[in-house]
Amino acid sequence: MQVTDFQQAFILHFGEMGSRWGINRTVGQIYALLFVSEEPLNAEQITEALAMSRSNVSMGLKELQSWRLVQRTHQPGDRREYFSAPEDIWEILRILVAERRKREIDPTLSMLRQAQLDKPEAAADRYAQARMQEMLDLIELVTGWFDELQQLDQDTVLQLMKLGGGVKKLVAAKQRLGGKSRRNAKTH
Amino acid sequence: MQVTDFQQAFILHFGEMGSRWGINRTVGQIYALLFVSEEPLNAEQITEALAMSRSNVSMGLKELQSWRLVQRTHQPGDRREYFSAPEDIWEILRILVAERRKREIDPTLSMLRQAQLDKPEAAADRYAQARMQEMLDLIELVTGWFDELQQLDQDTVLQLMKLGGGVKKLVAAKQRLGGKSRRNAKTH
DNA sequence: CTATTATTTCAATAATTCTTGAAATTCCAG
DNA sequence: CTGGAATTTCAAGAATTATTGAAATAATAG
Repeated sequence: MQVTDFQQAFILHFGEMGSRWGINRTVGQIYALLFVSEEPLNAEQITEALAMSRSNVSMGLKELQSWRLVQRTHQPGDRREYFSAPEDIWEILRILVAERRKREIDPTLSMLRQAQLDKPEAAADRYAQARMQEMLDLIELVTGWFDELQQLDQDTVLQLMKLGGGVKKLVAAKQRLGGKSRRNAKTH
Repeated sequence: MQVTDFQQAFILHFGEMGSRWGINRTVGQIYALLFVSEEPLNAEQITEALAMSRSNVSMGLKELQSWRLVQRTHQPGDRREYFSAPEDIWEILRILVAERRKREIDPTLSMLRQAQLDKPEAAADRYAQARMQEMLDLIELVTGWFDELQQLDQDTVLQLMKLGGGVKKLVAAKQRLGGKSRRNAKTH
């Protein structure tokens, strides 16, 4: 397999950005290739297209699978595995958000919750605990909100996003009505 | 300066997470220390508290400043610089989102826009371009929405978040009314 | 100015992460 | 089963990134 110049620009960019995204260059390139390829590719094709070692591709695919970012399929009469990126880009976004959260936020949430179980004496520690509580509250608020958005059907999310700043009026109206239909739901 | 065991757990955690967040251990630790410290600290105090070299602290602070995550202050009659994390945790979140976006998303947006200027002939390239367009549209939608949320006053954002999935009813109601006040704003 | 303190830069090296080829393992057609 | 193809693992070397002490620079008190 041979990548075109057009594809190459995209693949190289993803490779470079990989390091900023917490994945390595190889993994970024493999994903970029799969993303712009109409048909699933096997490891051999990826190796050839990206001019990297077969073992590197194997490890990269393993990493992408741990992110749930690639799908494995089979072709009839061919026992090699074929890989592809999910067709639905919203699905990709959802997975990405969920996985980054699992890796980058959840461990911190645990630690912050743990810290709240302590009952420190010293003034410095009580201040530190209060700061951690602020952080915990904010993270819980934001991640909880994302959770709820994720439950919504895609059309609602789309409408909400297109609404943009216009949501202010809706929220204000809701406030005025005092939450007629969902009386003060989740005042936290 | 000496950190307490209570602070230490937080600082070490941030150091470890640093690598997942795209900063190094040192930078993570420095920020954690500043975050839980009531008073601004100077470089010497940070060096002693974290048991790392003075030059490392200097570089770490430089990095944090490039992220706009620390504030520099001065104490009367002391020519050393003192550093602190912003008091307002929402402000920290806003900065973090903005800076990560600048580093992790904006370069990709440019590349994707550039790719749309091409007029590829080959079928494979036309497919790739269509995929990139999908990605571009999604990123623009989401980042544009974040931009608008950021314009809103904090209370509206808070209300919206607390509303959670309840926003569905509001959006549905808006749909039914046909956008009375903001006639089909941004139908894209 | 000058001396002293504060801060940054830089080149060396330590530590970590990436990449590879070879070997081991898994898989399945015959 | 068995043989060969497909895939994974692993240890070594390459490449990158982090950390340091020393030297250079900047800032300011006297």
